[in-house]
Amino acid sequence: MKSAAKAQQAEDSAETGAQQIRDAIREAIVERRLSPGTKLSESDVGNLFNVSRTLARAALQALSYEGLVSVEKNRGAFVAYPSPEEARQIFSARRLVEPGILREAAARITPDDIAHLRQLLLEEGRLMSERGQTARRAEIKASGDFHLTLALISGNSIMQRFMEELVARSSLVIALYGQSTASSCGHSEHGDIISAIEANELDRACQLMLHHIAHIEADLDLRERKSLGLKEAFEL
Amino acid sequence: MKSAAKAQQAEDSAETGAQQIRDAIREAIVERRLSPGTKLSESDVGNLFNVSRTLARAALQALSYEGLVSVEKNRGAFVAYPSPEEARQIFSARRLVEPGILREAAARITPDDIAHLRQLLLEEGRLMSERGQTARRAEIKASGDFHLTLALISGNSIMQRFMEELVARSSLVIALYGQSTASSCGHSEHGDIISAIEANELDRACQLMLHHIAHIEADLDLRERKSLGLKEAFEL
DNA sequence: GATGGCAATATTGTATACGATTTTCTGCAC
DNA sequence: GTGCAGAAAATCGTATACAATATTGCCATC
Repeated sequence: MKSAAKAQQAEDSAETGAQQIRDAIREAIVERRLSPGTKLSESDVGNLFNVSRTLARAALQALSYEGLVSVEKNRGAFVAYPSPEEARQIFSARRLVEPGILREAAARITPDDIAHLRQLLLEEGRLMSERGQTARRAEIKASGDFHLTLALISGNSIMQRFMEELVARSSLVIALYGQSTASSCGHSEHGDIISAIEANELDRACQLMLHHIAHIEADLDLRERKSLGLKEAFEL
Repeated sequence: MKSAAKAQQAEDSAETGAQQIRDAIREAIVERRLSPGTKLSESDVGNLFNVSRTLARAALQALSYEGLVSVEKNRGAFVAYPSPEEARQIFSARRLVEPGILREAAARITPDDIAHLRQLLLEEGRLMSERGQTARRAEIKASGDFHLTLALISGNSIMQRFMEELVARSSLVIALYGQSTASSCGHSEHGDIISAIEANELDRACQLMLHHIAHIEADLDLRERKSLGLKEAFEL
């Protein structure tokens, strides 16, 4: 075995149409090409991907289970527009689980895994220095990949899936409430965490992780804004 | 505010058909009326609930996202048959998140919440002394409700949903690999945890929770068995 | 009698059709 | 011009229909 990250489940390959659409939309949401609140009508989605409403609907349903889109009965699906309260819960959940994931990952980590993580870091750094939308989007993805890779290394596919959801939803939150232009969570902090793991200073690594998450959250301005409609603005 | 457990999201009421079916099947799985491996064909489910395959399919898809049923491409849906490895991961995840949830819950808990927990405990104890299938099923549910209520009290709806998944899947695991006739996880341990919370001995409460989970897991015989088909029995 | 392939059957994958609900537009009364 | 009622349009909720795939049974063949 070369790497603890080998766990990749085989999948039956040939995803069933709906899954492809789901993945495509999810990627668009995470990379912030789709803004929170954007309407995703079943017909439009179906036409866009040249499939029937049946599949479009299935994809949207799936995304709603992940909290990335919200479907309102008889009204349609929208890219999720997390409330400040939801945002707090998302980061609260991350503070709760990421140290634990880190500990498990550290227990199983191999030199190959560390090399992989450093590779990701390098890529992330490269993207940070570039300009342009596409670089920014790739950077967002790379930044999340660090956290996801740790979950992968931990070898627990359940926690891995959960982290995927949390990272994706975090992207939405940052899109809505992020202040600093530098959308990246502190890049250097990722490196520090790896170093701490490598030095086998587990407690310190966890502390760094907590600080890192706090750092991301501190960059948010969690106040109601960008009223999705006048409705929500006045009914609460 | 009377209780931190008030958070219950309002829901748009009138669940959309598919959700009702999903809930009904989930309950049947959690209460172990449906055994792991049982085939859930779309037509059968549809006929059973007097709806079209469309809704049956949607319900089954939803359950697959929760890990309670596994759908195999072009073959159908089956009540999930968690592997020993999956079982380990489920309990690993619980060990990882439940102490954290407990801590958050303890920080927000009100006297009303404690009363509610003790109420659950009482009910659980009553069911334990009863005989019969229905009592056993109610006991299973009550035992899980303790953990779910803690998540509810924590006020984090994301962790709450995650715990719902973990508890439900745990029920499947216990159904498959549980040894002791007493399907309940140590009932008294629940009481001890509440007491520790009440006494504000948070670290001890977490320790008790970890022991509690370990105790449940220790009652499992995690070896391959009851071959779902000949395939799985020989291909690994 | 065992084996391989073909037909029949059953089940899922996807598309289309129709009814229900919501939203939007229009026109009339005030 | 404002406001409300009703019609028209758009969109979702569900059912049905058809195509694709997998499973099963049968028969010819070796």
